[in-house]
Formats: sequence, C-alpha cells, structure tokens
Amino acid sequence: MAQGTDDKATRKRANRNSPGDSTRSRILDIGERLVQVRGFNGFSYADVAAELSVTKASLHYHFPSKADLGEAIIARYAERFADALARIDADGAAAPAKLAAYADLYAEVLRDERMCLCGMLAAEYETIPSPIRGAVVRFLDDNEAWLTLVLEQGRREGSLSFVGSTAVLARSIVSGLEGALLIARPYREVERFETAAAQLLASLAGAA
Amino acid sequence: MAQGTDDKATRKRANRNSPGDSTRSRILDIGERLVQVRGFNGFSYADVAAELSVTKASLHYHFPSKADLGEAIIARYAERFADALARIDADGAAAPAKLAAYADLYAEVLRDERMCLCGMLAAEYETIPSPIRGAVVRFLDDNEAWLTLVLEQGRREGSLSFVGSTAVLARSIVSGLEGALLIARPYREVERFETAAAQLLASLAGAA
DNA sequence: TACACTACTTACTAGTAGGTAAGTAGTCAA
DNA sequence: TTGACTACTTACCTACTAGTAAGTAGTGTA
Repeated sequence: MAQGTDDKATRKRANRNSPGDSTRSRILDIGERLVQVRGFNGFSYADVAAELSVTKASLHYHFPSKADLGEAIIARYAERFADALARIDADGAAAPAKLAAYADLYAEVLRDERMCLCGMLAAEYETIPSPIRGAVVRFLDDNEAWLTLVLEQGRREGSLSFVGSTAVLARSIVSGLEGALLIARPYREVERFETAAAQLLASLAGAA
Repeated sequence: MAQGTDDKATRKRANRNSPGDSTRSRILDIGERLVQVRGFNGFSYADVAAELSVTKASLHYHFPSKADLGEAIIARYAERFADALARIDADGAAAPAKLAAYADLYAEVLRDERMCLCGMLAAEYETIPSPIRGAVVRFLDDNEAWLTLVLEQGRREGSLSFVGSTAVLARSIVSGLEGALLIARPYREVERFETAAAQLLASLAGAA
C-alpha cells in the first residue's frame, strides 16, 4: 500500500524542473505562507492559483484535496524546523545560546509577518482535518522534547538555573513563545516579541 | 448620527423577551462560542441559525452583516472580562492572589473547551474586519494595563519579587497565558494549562 | 513512431457563503 | 381600529468553495 505512494513521490521529486523551483514546491511555498498569515480556513485554492498563475485544477493535480495540501505543508514545515534544531545542536553551543537561537527561529517567522504554522493550526484545531491535527501535536511534542534536552544540558553544565521539572519548563517555553508570537503580530512589532521572549527565557531558565 | 443608533439599541434592549433570554443575546451566546471554538472564519450564519432554530434572515435582522455580529460579540466579551477584573480588584486581595485569579479566568475558558476570544481573533487578525481588529488590540491593552497595576501593587506591598519593568512583565504574562491556552487546547488537558500558568507566574513574578 | 506519462488546461459540478427583498403575525400606542 | 413597529419568515441572489471529467501539448522510452 505504501509502495505505490512512495514510487509516485519519488517520481515527483525527480521531475524535470529544477527541484527547488518545481510547481509542487511553489504551491507549498505559497500555501505555507497563506496558512501562516491567513490560517487554513482563511485561504482557498483560488488564492494559490492566482498567485502562481495556474488553474485551480492544476493544484488539484498536485494535491487532490485541500487536506492533502495541508498535510504536505505541515510535513515540510516540520522537517525544516527539525533541520533548524539539528543545526543549532551541531554548533555545540552552551544551553543559553541554544535557547536564544531557538527563540530567534520564532522571531524570524514574525519578521516575515507570519504566525508559527503550528500555532495557527492550534488555534484552528477544531476545524482542521484529522491528519493535520496529528501533525500539529507531533510538532509540539518534538519541540518540547528538544527543549527538554537543552534544559537538561544547561542543568548538567551549570549554565542554566531553574527549579522543577525540565519537561514542564520546556512546555512553558513553547507556549510562552507561541503566545508572544500570537500577541506581537497584531501590533506588528517584532520588538514586542523579542522583549517578551528575552523576559521569558531569563525568568524561566536564566543563565546561572 | 449616533443618535439614531442609540435609540435603536435602547429599543432592542427593552424588547418584550426577558433580557437575558432575548434572541439577540442568544445569537451572541452561540456566536461567541463558535468564534472561540472554531474561529471567526470557521463558522457561518447557517451554523448559528441551525442551533437557534431560526432562519439566517432572522440573524441578518439582528446583525446585518457578519462583521456587525463579530463586533457585538467582542464588545460584550470585553465588557464581561472588564467586569471580572473589577470583581477581582473588589476583593482587595494581595497581588499574588489577584494574579492567580486572573490566570483562573483563562482556565475557565479552557474548561469550556474554548480558546480565549481575543487569542483566537489575534490568530485570524489578517482576515478579520477592521473594527474587530481595533477591539482585539484594545482588549490586549486593557489586560496589560490591569496587570501592570497589579504588579505595581505587588512591588509596593512586597508580595511579589521581580526585576525590570512592570509593563514588560505584564505583556509577558498576557502572552504567556494566551500561549498556554493555545497549546493546551489540542491536548484537551486543562492540567497542561494550569501547570504552565503556575510555572509562568512563579517564575515571572514569584511571591516574595 | 507509437505509447506512456507528466503537467497541465477548459469546462463543469454541487454545495455553501453572506446577504437581500418582500411579506406576515403579533404588539402597542394614539 | 388604524397605523407604526418588532421580530420574524419564505424565497431568492450572486459569489465563491472544493472538487471532477475530459482533453491536450510536450517529453522520454521501447
């Protein structure tokens, strides 16, 4: 059952267009931005088609349903986010620098006048297709797991000072940063996010 | 110009149905819940009409456009929230108790499986009518102003210990609680919110 | 050079969105 | 008892939603 799907996906990735510029990936680019700016319920295939100058039917060729498109968007987003976390780890920095780099991933999103994809989908949770719901929760779990490791590193190396469970603290950091993004966006002030993020990291897991 | 509107509003409020049970207020009840659960873009007049067992046209009689309905929903919500803050103030409690009571307002929303109305609208900010945008920002400003006063009280009476600006801290508390609500909802775990809220309040403005 | 395949297009569908026009049953004050 | 008003209803409209069926130009393979 997975075989046919894999074959198809392999063919898609190996198509004649230059990989980063394929119609498929441009649909994902536009769709991703639209979800982050307007929400999954706030855009239509017609919006994407107009921006790409193709027909709606062409989009349905690449992503049969809007749910399929949504799944592909979040899958790619999660993959890229995981890569970004791996790059932070690869630097071999101390825990406080890793936390700052993590917060900056969020700031980057806001500078683009977007919301975090998963924060947006968390707000729309009750109305989104079930596979996307699963991906949202997995994304949050992965973020918490990564932060938990960083907090443990900080405690071990003595670079962070905090009391209580690393897992609980990791959750507070994720929700604190998501909330700071959510609230800063209407004000269109990146500084507002940065101040809240700095306050949060200093208070929750301040450098020792 | 405002005169005609006021007269009409006065007449509406004084109509024959018992005030709390009027069609108008039941529309607001249902609409408010739908915005908090599904988002402003996630429900339609047809949804409200079906739940109330009236026609869509009847809704348009009370609220000519969906934007009008949205404005009325957030106006009533903001009014009630302000009342709740006034009740907390009226107790004359110390600052830490006030902060706990404030966080419990959010927990109450989550127990009802809802998102904070303004957090939801903040996510949908780019797609909502301009008057609603204004009301969202005003709501956030009011919350921050109230929290700033509580933090100043705490510093004055020595019941809270924190460093830095009360205004910045107030912002972090609002965004931290909104984020905790946003993230806890997909998991359907009120405890998740309560833990994050407690962590946040203890770390940001811990009792002295 | 015939066939398969990819990446589209045109032309269409059914369903739903927000919104409106015109009519009506009941209330109430002059 | 008439006429204004409130709170609806029926019936309708246009625009847009996701989605589909059938056809086609170009490419690459047997």
